[in-house]
Amino acid sequence: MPNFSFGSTQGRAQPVVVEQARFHSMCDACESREASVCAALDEHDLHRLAAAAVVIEADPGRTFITEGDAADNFYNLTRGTVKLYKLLPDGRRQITGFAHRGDFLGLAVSRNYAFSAEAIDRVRYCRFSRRGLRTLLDDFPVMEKRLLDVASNELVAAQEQMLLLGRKTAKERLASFLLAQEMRKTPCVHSDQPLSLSMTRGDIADYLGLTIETVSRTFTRLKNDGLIAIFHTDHIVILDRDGLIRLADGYTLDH
Amino acid sequence: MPNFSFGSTQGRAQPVVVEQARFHSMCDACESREASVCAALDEHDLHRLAAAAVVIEADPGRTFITEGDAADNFYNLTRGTVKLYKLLPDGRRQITGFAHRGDFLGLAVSRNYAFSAEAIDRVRYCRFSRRGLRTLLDDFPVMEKRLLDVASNELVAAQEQMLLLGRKTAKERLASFLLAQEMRKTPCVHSDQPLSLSMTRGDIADYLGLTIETVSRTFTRLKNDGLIAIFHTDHIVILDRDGLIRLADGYTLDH
DNA sequence: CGAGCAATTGAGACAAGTCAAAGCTGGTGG
DNA sequence: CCACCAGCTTTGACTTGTCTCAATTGCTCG
Repeated sequence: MPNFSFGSTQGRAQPVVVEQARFHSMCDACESREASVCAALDEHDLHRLAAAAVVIEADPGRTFITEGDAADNFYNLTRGTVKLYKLLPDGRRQITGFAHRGDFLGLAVSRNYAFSAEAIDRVRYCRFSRRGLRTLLDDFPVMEKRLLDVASNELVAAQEQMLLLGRKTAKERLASFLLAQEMRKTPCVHSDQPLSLSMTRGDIADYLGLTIETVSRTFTRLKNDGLIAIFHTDHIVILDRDGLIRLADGYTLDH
Repeated sequence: MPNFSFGSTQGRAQPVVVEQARFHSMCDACESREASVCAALDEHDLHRLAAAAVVIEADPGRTFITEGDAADNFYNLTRGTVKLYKLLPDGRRQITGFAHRGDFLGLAVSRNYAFSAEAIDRVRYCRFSRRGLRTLLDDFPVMEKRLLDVASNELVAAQEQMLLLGRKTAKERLASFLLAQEMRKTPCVHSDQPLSLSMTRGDIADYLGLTIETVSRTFTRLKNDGLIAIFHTDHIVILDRDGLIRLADGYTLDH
């Protein structure tokens, strides 16, 4: 599911500008074109789109959008995984989502980003100026439709996450998370391949509204219940998908 | 802030169709036109919009959108307040938001509503068919832009709510809620008028991811702290706005 | 005036948090 | 090649904020 969010290109050291994406061929051969909003454009329109973009790479841990900063740019992720989060003054953190190849970041009506974005692994993205986006959307209404669809899906996902954060138990949260991860990796197809998690226990905890310790203990409980198997902490095999689904959907009254 | 959400026109007894909104004057004189997406349209376009709408009234407690039902219609609320929620099989409920005059409901990419909607007080809304919306948006790109803006704002609000549900204490949640309610009622202006809450303690609890008892106790604690005064359970006066803001923003380490 | 519902308050239980210690893993350099 | 360090994860013991259960109060309306 594409991500659509809000969140300055600043950090300890600047991310690396890889290329000016001013050639038609740039977007034409983009590794994530089908996955992104750019899929809505035909060859000719891609040319104009490319003229407005700068391709940038960022190392793991790099924060390239900071909550509260002026929302001057928006981003289209073409490679890697990014975590989006909000902070409270005392350091409490809530990860509001993970963005992947094809996802759109930084769209905001307000003058400032409402969240921060940090690369989890090595990341590549296209950067557009806010003004650039506006004229682009005016010229290509089809992209606007696409953005609306993406935003609608994001809203559905956000509501689901509110249900999780407000009403589900730790076990239910982790079950929901694992199923969502698997669904994202291989939609529909149920492979027996282990699911590899790119995020740490801390990230999972901050995404599910739990602590690291509770996430760890809950992994162990799911393992002991025979629902999953764990290899090397970040490779998970789902042993009982139906059981996990029942758990995630809140059917369990027993523990 | 306008609401933009997802959630069949069904319930125990059907809501009352008040009028076919087929006359130009209908939307022209609409009590919530400025507040809604319709504000984007000029006189001429309003004519076409009205042709597609049915005006309906519903009593308090009426559920007019049910999660999981086919998403055949979408709605524009013109009067009253609506709660939007998701349920787990055992009855646990999460209210994902409250919709007010001017808010848009039911926009969904998926075939089914992702949430239910229930009238809190007497409600009036315009109902459009899904197909109607599609052709409308095709004809009036300006409305699509408007919807995108609304959806963007909703997403920002949803992220804020995730922070609240995942990381804030009961006191912080209620403080955030009260400030948001006041902000919605009188944006910017800080009146000394008591804030009147249209929802029950149960609704507030299900919105904040708490129980009725905790909400009640937390109201009492805020009162004892001198932050608010409570009249008649549903009329609140904010006595110390700055204190409440600090609390809501998570600055408090003491209690 | 009593039925019914919402809200409050109290007492005790429990799920998840906190604090602390130890295990595991991967990288680095002697 | 191995020892050591640093960071992540797991596990244990204990605490606590919120939930659950239950009783009481207060309000509204017939």
